[in-house]
Amino acid sequence: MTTQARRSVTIEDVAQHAGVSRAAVSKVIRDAYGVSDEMRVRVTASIAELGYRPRASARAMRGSSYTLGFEIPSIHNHFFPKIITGAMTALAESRYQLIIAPAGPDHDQGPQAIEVLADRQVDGIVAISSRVPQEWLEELGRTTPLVMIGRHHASVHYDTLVADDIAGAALAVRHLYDLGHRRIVHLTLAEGVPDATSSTPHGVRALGYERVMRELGLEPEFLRVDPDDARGRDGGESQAYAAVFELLDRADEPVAIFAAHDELALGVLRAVAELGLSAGQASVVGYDDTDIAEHPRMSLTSVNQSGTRMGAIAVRLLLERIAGRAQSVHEVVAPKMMARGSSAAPEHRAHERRRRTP
Amino acid sequence: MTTQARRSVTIEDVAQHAGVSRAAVSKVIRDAYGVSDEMRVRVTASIAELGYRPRASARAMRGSSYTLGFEIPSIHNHFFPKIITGAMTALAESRYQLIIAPAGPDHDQGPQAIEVLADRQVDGIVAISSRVPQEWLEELGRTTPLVMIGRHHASVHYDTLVADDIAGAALAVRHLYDLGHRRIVHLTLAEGVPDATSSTPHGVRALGYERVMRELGLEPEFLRVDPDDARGRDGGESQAYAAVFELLDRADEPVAIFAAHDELALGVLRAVAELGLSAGQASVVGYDDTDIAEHPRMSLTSVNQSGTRMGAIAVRLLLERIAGRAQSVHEVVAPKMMARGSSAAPEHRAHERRRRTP
DNA sequence: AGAGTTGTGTAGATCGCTCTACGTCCATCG
DNA sequence: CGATGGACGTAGAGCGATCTACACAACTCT
Repeated sequence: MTTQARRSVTIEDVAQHAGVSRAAVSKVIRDAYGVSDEMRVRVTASIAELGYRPRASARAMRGSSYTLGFEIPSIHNHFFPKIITGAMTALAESRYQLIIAPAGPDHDQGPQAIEVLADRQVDGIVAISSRVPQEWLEELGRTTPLVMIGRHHASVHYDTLVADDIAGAALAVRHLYDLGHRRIVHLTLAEGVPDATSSTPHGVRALGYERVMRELGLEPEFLRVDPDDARGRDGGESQAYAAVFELLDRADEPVAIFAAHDELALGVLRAVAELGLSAGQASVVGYDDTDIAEHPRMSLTSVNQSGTRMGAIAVRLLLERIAGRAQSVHEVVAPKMMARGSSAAPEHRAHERRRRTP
Repeated sequence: MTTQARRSVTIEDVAQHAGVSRAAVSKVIRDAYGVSDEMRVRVTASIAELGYRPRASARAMRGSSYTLGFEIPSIHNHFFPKIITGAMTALAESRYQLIIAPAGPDHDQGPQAIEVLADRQVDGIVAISSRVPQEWLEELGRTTPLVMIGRHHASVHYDTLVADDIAGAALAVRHLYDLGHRRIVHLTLAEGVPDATSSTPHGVRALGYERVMRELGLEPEFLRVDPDDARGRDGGESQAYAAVFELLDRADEPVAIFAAHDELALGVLRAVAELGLSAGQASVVGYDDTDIAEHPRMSLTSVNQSGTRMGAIAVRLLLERIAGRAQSVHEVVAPKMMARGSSAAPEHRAHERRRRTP
C-alpha cells in the first residue's frame, strides 16, 4: 500500500505496474469484454497495491461518471431524506454513486441545483423541485436520463413518479369526516407560488381536497401561506403557525386542519399547543408521514406516501433509462393513512369564550 | 436561445460563434487576466445566446471543478442540514457549488462517501464522519483541501472545526444540577463504537460529563446504546428508547438524562411519554438543538452548537485552503444552553409504586 | 530610434480516462 | 493447408476544458 503523496495514481501507473496497456486496465475496471482471467487477476492486484481509484471526471469525459444526482428542493423538509434512503438502499449493490444537490434557500433557484448536477456530468438525475418549467425539463431530458418525482403530468423525455395525491387528500378528508368533523380547512401554499399549479403535489392535493369536500356536501375552505414570505428557511412552518393561530383563536367550534405537508402541520401543531387546544377542538392531519410525526410527543396524523419506496423506484427507472429504455414511464404509488393522536372526534370548547393574541 | 438537442454546446461552439479562440472564451468564463472589455462583451453575449454551460468534469481535468463536497454521516440526523444551510448561505455569492455525499446506511462505510467526493474531483471537502481513521484523513488532506467537523484533534494536513464539547456537556449537567437533580445519567454511544474515542464529539461530551459530575461530587452513570444494533437506520433513537424505558420503568426517584445528541433524546422523550412521566420525574437534555427541539410539542432542552455558523466557518476555512493557506487551523465554537420544557426541577413520583413493561 | 513594457489574443499541449479500430494468436473447419 | 473466426491486447484518437507559451500590437522610456 505504497501511497505517493505528490500526484495521485492514475490508470497509467497501474498499467505500468501490471505491465499491460492502459486500455487493458480500463477494461478490467469497467468489467468489459475481452479480458483473460490471468490479466484480470494481475490488474486487480496492481490496482489494490497502488490504491488506484479512477477519477469520475476523467471517466465522464468519454464514458459515464457512474454517478446519479438527486436534487432536493429543501434540505429542511424531512420527507426528502426518506427518498434518499430508499435510493441509497436500491443503489447499494450497484456501481453507481449518489450525490445530492440541495436547492438554495432562495426558492427561485429552481433549475439551478439541477444544472449543478448536469454540469457535473452525472449519468442520471432524479429531481423533485416543482418550480421548474416543463419545457426546460423536456430539454434536459432529451440529453440526460431524468426522473421527476412529484410530477403528475407524464412527459416524453423523462420519467415521472408520483404519489396519488388525489387519493391522499381524499384519505385525509375522509378520515376527518369520519371522526365527525364538518369544518375541514385545507392549509396549502399560496396561489402564485409556482408549486401550486395543478401538476404539482400541492396543487393536486388541493384539487383532491376540494373534490372530496364537495362530494361530502361540505364547503371547501382554504388557508394559504406563502413560504417565500419568510426569509426564515423553515419551509413555511412559521407562516403556517401564524395563519392558523389566528384562525383557531377566532374559532369557537371545532376545526379540522388538513395541511399540505408535515412541515406546515408542525406549524399548525405549534399554534394548537400554544392555544392549549385538544385534538378534538383542533384536529390536524399532515402529509408525508415524516419521521417525527410518529413520535408520541407529536403524534401527528399524516398521509404516508412511502418515500423510501419512491426513492427505490426512482433509482430503478433511472437505471432502466441509462440502460437504454427509450419511451417514458409514469408511475403512481398509493398513499396510506396513518391515524394518530393529533386528530380526534370533534369536541366543543368550554363556554368561557377564550381569546388570546400572540 | 437556440438549443441544439443532439450534442450540447461546448466552449468550441462559443469560440466559433464569437469568432475568437477557445482560450479566449476560457479566460472570460474564469474571469482571468488578459481580456479586453470588447472581447468580454462579445463572448458573454455568445455564451448567453448559445446557452453554454462549462462542464465541471472537463474543467476538473486541468483546473478546478468549482465544487465543494460535503460528506454527512447520516441523512436522518437533523443537525447536519443546519451545517449545510450555513454553508450554502456562505457560498451563495461565490462561484462554488456544493454537493452532498451521504454516508451509506452501513455505518462502516466511513471513508466511502468521502472517497466518492474525492473521486469527483471536488476542489475541497468538508466531512463530518467520525468513523474515519486519522491517518487516512492525513493522506487525503495532503492532496485535497479538507475540513473536518467534530474533530477535537488538530491535524497537520487539514483544518478542524469543533464545538467545545467539554463546555457543552458542562452546560447540560450544570443546568440539571441547578434545577435540583442529583441523579444525572449520560446516554451516549456504546464503547467500541468508533465514534466514542476521545477525539470525537461523543467521546468528549462523555468526558466533559464525567468531569463535571465529579466536580459536583456526583457519581457518573452511563447508559450506552449501540446504533449499529438496529438495522433501523434511525441513528439510535429506538435503542435509546428501549434502554431508557427500562431504566425509567425501574426508577422511583427523579432521573435526569443527558443524551449525547437530540436523536437519542427523542428516543428518551418517547419513553418518557409512554411512561407518562412529567419533566420533573424524568428530565431530558439533548444536544445539537435541532429544529424540532424547539417545537412546543417537543420542547426539548438542548445544547446548541450553532450548526449554521459551523457550516459557514467550514466554508471559509475551505476557501482559504483552496486559496493557498498552507498551515492548518483548529477552530472551536462555544455552545449555548437552550432550556426548555423537557427539563424541570425534580418532582417525586406519587407513592403508588408503578411499574409497567413494554 | 531602439529597447523595454503592457495589454491582448492564439496555438497547442495536457489532464485521465474510454472507445474504436485493428493486430495477433490460436483453435477449428472445409 | 489456407481460410475463418473468436478471444485477447494494444495503439491512438478524442472528450472539453485549462494552462503555458508565445506572438503581435501599441505604448512608454531612455
